Amino acid sequence: MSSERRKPYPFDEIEPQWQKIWEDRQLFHAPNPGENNFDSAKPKFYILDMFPYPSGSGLHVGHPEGYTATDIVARYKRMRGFNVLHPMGWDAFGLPAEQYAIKTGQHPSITTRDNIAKFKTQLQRIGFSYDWEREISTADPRFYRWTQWIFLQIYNSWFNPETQKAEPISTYLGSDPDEVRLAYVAEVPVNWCPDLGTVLANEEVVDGKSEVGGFPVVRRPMRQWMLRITAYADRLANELKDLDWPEGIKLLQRNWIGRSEGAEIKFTIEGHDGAIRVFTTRPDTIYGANYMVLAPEHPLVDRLTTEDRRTGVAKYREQVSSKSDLERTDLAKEKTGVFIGANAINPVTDEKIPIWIADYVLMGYGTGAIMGVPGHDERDLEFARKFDLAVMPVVQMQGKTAEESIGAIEDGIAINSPLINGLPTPEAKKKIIGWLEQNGSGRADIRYKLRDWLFSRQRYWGEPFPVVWESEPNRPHGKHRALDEKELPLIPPPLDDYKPTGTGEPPLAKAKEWVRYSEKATRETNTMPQWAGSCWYYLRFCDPQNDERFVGEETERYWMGGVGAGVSPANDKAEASKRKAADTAAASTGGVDLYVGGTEHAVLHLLYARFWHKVLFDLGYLSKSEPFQRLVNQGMILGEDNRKMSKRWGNVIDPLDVIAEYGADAFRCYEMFMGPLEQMKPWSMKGVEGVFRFLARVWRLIMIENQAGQWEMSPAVKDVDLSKAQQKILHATIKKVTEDIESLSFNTAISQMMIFVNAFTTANTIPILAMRPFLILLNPFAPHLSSELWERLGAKEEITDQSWPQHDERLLVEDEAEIVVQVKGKVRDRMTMSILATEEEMKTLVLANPKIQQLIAGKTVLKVVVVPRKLVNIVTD
RNA sequence: GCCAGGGUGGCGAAAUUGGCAGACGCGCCAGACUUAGGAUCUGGUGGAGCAAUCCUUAGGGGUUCGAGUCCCCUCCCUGGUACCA
Repeated sequence: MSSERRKPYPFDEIEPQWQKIWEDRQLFHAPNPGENNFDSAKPKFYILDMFPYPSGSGLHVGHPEGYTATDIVARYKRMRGFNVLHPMGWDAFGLPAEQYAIKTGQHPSITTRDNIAKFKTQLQRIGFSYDWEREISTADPRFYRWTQWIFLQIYNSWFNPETQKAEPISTYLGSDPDEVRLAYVAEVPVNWCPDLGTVLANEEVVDGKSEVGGFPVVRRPMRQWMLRITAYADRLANELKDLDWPEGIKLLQRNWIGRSEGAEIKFTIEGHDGAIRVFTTRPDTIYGANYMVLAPEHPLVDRLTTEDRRTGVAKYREQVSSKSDLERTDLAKEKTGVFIGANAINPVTDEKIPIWIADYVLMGYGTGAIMGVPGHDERDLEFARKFDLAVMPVVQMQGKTAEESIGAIEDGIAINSPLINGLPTPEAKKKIIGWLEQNGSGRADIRYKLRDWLFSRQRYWGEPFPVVWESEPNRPHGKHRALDEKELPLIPPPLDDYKPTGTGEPPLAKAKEWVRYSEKATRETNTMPQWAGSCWYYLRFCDPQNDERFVGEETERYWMGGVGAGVSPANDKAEASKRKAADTAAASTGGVDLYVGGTEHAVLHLLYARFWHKVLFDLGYLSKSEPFQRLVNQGMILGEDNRKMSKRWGNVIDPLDVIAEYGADAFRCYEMFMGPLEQMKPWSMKGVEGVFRFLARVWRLIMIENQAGQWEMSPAVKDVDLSKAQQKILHATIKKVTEDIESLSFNTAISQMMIFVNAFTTANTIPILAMRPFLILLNPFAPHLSSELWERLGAKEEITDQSWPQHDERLLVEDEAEIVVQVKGKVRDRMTMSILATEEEMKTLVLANPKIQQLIAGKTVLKVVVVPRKLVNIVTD
């Protein structure tokens, strides 16, 4: 490595200079309504990156991919006259800092602060135009005070099924509000990792082991805080409709929510009072239900099992409970189960059907019980074959016999079903549900795969819950009560020892003083999960310094309101109440105008944030019911060997190494030139060099090295008019770059700029009039280089204050066009013709072409297809 | 298994409504300048063939004057999901 080697252009000098200028002058600060330099005539544009967790290892090349894309759009939109909100912050609570604390004793806030400083330096070295005055950290009390405040709003609300909205808990008329709160406590099975001494989120458990350390994880019931996200299942699914998101991501969310329509059916039990309730999406197949299956954990099992079956049932349940979740689902190729001795009555046939337990029925979905219809359910069929149960077809497929229809799960015509025989599946469902309702045996029902959100963690480094437990005679744990919002922020106590207790009791429990709230009340010692801060950080960016409110009303309306909205009159009470009353569908556009980040957040962060947003919207705090109007996922960057970058393969690229060698501009441009933003693509150092050479050519278009080795303005740069050809390529470039930024096709925008530069490289004079607009086009991509050259060309104003050039369509039209001449669809010649030539003239010209005449000699011309300005196709026999 | 997204030169990739496939970049080849080149510039570069020409967008079929693009089938890759009743 020869660091001595002369740089093809002095990026190492100019880049830090410009970064300093941008920081010193706070050039990219976006004024809020009410600020001095706020211009209400400017439309707003909110463009957001998914903020990073500031890990100890610093940025990798994946982060700046999305960040560069948004930075280009942000710089472009500013020059198009928008007031652009482009902020950056830190998702700063998280397990790594806590584990580092356990190892070293260093307080997580110190680790976090250092990592943030490192990340910020790195981001600034890439030249991003963030409004650093809006920097936030989720671990800052001034921020999490409001995270806790939002939790209080959720806690103090319920979901009114009548209005399909969250409402203050005071509007609930039932006897026990704790039954309906959107935040509640429940005893649920969680992922408990004994070695780490903590519960883990599902996403932290990989193949039954902890992601960190690879320790075994077991399911264990614990008292946990839950958020009632399932209340919003329908709205979360339905309101995706109007969002400008990739269809794949919408589908992922819909599948995650997993809405299925069907019926709940009651099966009475022979010799017992109670009934077994099942959920099915195919009530029309009920005549084929000749057995039932309960989940082994189903509460009725004990009561229903007959004496002679007890040992068998106990043995089977034992077997199942010793299996991990993984074994139970993955190894379940072969169906297992036992008959429990009891029988149920099929409500439509009045026939006795045996009740089994089997682990293919899960307690966690539906009612934890099913009716077995072997004729039309793959799993039931497998089960019936294994245990020799009868299989009867009750739906016949078109073009198949009844016998052949066994195993078919598609819609067909009901057979062997007296009440609904001959009806197509959809009608059969309706009719049978009607019958069940009339007979008190069932009703239409909707179920979701989505579960309520387990919202508490046994960790130190997270937001403490603003909740205390007051002792009450009849409750072993006491009764929860929310703190008053005046008591916020609730700051976690200092600890000497961050180690998990090992019992499942959170580390905060060790701070005895802190835990003791009053004579008869103790603090909640769980903390919130890492997702909490990211559920609303985009709102805080609008108004990060506000200590009166989580976000100022007018500010929220401005940034999170309609796209390109101006400012509405301040403090209009009537307006506000009208907004509250507005129905949710009508308010479902607006918000963050462009949100860029990885697909890994498709269901978790993006679903959680939408949920919180809707609650706050329902309670009247927000303008729109959806936070992120447009979403784009950047693709993953692979190593040069086409494998995922990892230490294991030694293929990790450090952005700072690339920048040291080629500069930030080359780094930015290469990341964008690699290929389409959303696509997965491998890194190539050679590719960086290619882009770097392009930037060096731009530099040398304008600068020349003198004898002394100093860069000075090239004498070729002159204040002269452009030739017609130059005029054309300039305007073609303006057009292409503009359109490509709008469509986020940055790779082709750069291609076009390369074409532009190639065209001027050979020119002996370089017209300033061509260079100035070009530098503006280049500025979002290579801000340092373009700023420096702009200044060297003697401009008085900053390049960032320029308005974006506009192309003149008239300069792009040609007098003549090259026409493709085809015979029977094959290209045989090309001819130049006036673009004004009529179809008839074009046809005549082509038929007069000797080469064509030769080719069609002796043949009959059946047809001539003429596409004006493009092509003539002669069809012969 | 199911769902989604892909498959175009040696490589990363381009290609409005179906209308010149391979723009731009890398790599490679040749040349210029040079004491030198891992700098810079110029030209060439999908495959076969001396050539005219033929072949070519994973494979096969179809629609069309014309298909990378639209339709059907098959294969392969990537991501998600996994007994969801």
